[in-house]
Amino acid sequence: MKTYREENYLKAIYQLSDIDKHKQVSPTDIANWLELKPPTVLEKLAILVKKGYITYNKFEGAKLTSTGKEIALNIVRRHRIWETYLYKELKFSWSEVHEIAEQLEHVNSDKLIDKIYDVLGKPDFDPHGDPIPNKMGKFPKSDRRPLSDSIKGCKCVVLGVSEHSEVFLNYLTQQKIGLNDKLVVEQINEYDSSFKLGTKNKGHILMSSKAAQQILVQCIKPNCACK
Amino acid sequence: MKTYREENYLKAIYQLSDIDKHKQVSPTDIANWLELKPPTVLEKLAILVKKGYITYNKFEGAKLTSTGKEIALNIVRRHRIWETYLYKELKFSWSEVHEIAEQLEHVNSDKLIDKIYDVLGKPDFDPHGDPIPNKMGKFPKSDRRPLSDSIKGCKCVVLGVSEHSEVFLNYLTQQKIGLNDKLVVEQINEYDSSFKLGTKNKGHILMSSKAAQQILVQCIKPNCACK
DNA sequence: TTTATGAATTAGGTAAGCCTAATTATTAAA
DNA sequence: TTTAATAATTAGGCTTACCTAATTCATAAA
Repeated sequence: MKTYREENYLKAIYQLSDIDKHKQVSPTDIANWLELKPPTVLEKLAILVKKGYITYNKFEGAKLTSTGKEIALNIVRRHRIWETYLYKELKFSWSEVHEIAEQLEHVNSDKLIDKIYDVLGKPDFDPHGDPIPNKMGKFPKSDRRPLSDSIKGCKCVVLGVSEHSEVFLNYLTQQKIGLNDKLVVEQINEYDSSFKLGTKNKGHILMSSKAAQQILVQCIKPNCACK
Repeated sequence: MKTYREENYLKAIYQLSDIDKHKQVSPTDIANWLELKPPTVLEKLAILVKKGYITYNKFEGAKLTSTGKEIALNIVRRHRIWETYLYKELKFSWSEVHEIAEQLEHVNSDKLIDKIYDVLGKPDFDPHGDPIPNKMGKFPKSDRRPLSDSIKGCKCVVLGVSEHSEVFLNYLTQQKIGLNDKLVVEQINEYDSSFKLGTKNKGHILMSSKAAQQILVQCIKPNCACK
């Protein structure tokens, strides 16, 4: 039996390892993420190990087993489908969606998820541009990469964001950058790596390297020189 | 703070007192209803008393205070709205709806309930015919009463059911009796109080007193002699 | 009115999930 | 390489929500 608490631990481990794929996931990281204390987390990790959902040791941190990853990805799937449903079908604003989806993702009914996913037309991405894993935990293919990896002259399209904070999302709204917008990298400032971007009908935008790192794009030209 | 457990206790007390308005709600009743043991319930009742949600003593059993009733009715409201949404918007079958609504009713977002209630067109009754209390806990007016209270010759319309078991619902489906169907009480058998009912285009139906007690109707003629 | 039955209550115990306050390792800095 | 800082771990405690077994109480039957 997996409780919603366990689901949250597994999701946290997934998310933390997803944010930085090289860094190990430590008890302290998880504790901060879930707003708990390390001893609490450590205790639970032992249980998750015993249940076969993760492996853990001090040096490698916590790692999901295939079973654990399956559960975690299922929660991620539910979360993203609910966010999309709340946003598209129920007209919630983007900032309201996350908190409610945090609750809804634990409602235990695969059929319910299937139904709302059908209503949405089985999308591959949520309105953030985040990919929705399928039931097997496979992600749809995409060549999303940070805008900051672009070279001068690159034409690309915005497919998502890595950061979901309200400040950042508001910043994008202010800059009038949205999903599927096309951008041209007109110049990259050598000094601070800031970007001068061209847009179709919103003129030129100056963007810090920090922001550019959080915007996920894909090159439009098939063999663009961008890495 | 009210947890979903407390919500369930309060809902149970509401439902039990609703099923039989005269009978007191005993710890044992609640324990059976929630599939718990009496000592567990007793313990929680003390907490609910302390929180001002109920009153309790051995002789009068558990009774909701106005605060407690407000919470209970809010859960009933959420449950019925979700059931309606699952049934009407997401095309779940009637028998699937309850279990999922049991989970969804505890999702804490009034705005979410408001939204789906709006989508449904703010109905007064769920698809069972059960009234949906408004935010103040007020029920829509209706003169529903058991079909078994009818007298011979009464013309009435089916507005709901008291029992929601799958067997009973299946029985109704078999007899082709549905919400808003019109019935005429053609005869009441003195011996076993069974009913002979006339329908518009489904012919005559013979119904046991037991079943008739669970069907809620309203007289069609304004001053019908029915009690 | 005594007794037997069943409901309510008390006593005491367990597991899950949290915590704080040590203590022990690691790692990074001096 | 010693020391200082930081992270991991252990010890021990608390609360909530369950339980079983024993006891007390209330009531219906004899």
